[in-house]
Amino acid sequence: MKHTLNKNKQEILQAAQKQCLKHDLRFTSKRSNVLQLMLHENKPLSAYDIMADYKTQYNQSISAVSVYRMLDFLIHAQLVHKLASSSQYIVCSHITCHHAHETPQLLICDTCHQVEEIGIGTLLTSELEANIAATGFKLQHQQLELHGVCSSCQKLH
Amino acid sequence: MKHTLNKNKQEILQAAQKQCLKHDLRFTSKRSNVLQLMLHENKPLSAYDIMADYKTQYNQSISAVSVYRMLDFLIHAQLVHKLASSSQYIVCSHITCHHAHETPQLLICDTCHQVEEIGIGTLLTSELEANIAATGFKLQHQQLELHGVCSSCQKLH
DNA sequence: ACACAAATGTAATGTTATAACATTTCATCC
DNA sequence: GGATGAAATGTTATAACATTACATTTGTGT
Repeated sequence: MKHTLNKNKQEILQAAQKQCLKHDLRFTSKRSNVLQLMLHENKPLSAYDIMADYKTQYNQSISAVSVYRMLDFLIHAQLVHKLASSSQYIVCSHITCHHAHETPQLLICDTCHQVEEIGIGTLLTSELEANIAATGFKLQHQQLELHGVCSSCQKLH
Repeated sequence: MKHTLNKNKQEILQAAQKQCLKHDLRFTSKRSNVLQLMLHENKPLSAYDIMADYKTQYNQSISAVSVYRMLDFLIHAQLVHKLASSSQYIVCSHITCHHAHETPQLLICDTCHQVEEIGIGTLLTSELEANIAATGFKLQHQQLELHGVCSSCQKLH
């Protein structure tokens, strides 16, 4: 399934707010600031990167603990993904998509460090699940992180 | 493809030694000790766990740096996998298998923390690759870490 | 025995993440 | 509009994971 491209920030922020209301959570200004900052950077950031950026962009200090808490919040709200393989965080590319979210599949370029998020096909997902179910294992959360070189970087040799 | 169960330690150590010779690397006693320790524990361990275990089991101190270097070595020799999602390390289940290694797929039980390593089918692998190739991305290294609950833990509710 | 590369040791420090407890913010109810 | 209680954030300290830089030792080939 093809995903529509990200719409503008405004729309993403509104979607985020809606997501939060639905779960009785507060979309505070700091949380919003963190999300905006991450949208603006549009690349994986560490928690400490975010802390530094926040200071620069909003001229206001924020502690590491707070950043981690906000990231936890945004992850639970399905607005942000954690890249376990690099301990970094990135905004979900599909916030404004209306269909059910598929298994996120993150293609991480080891050259330019950009991340492309694609949705694995449902056929493939069910095959993968069947493969796993055969062992009696019950899947909880699935996110595939795949490392390689993106098409842009391949062109530059 | 079904994998044979792990054979005894002796055989694994021999296979490991052979792997190293092939690449002109030394399978030193410390590296061997670390591998044996990991085999013995048979569960994911952090680098610092290994450091502590080493001290206990061999009555000899070893530094964190050394542990990380040995882990790097064992990973490159394809004897050990790193679990990025938990910053832990575990011996590859397929060391003594003779066929080419498939994409390692690690089923991590979030209850008992045991890891089951299965090989993703080649059909599935090629589908996944096709899916990815469509985006122009070139895969480098693939390892799937999937979290859930293993069959034993499901039985205990 | 020498030379050289590989392996390991040592010390310091960088990076990622959480614990424990205090304070502030904000919606709700009276 | 003030009380109140939960959610959010602040503060301080520290735990856990990982690397850098440089010194020393070990083992192999000549």
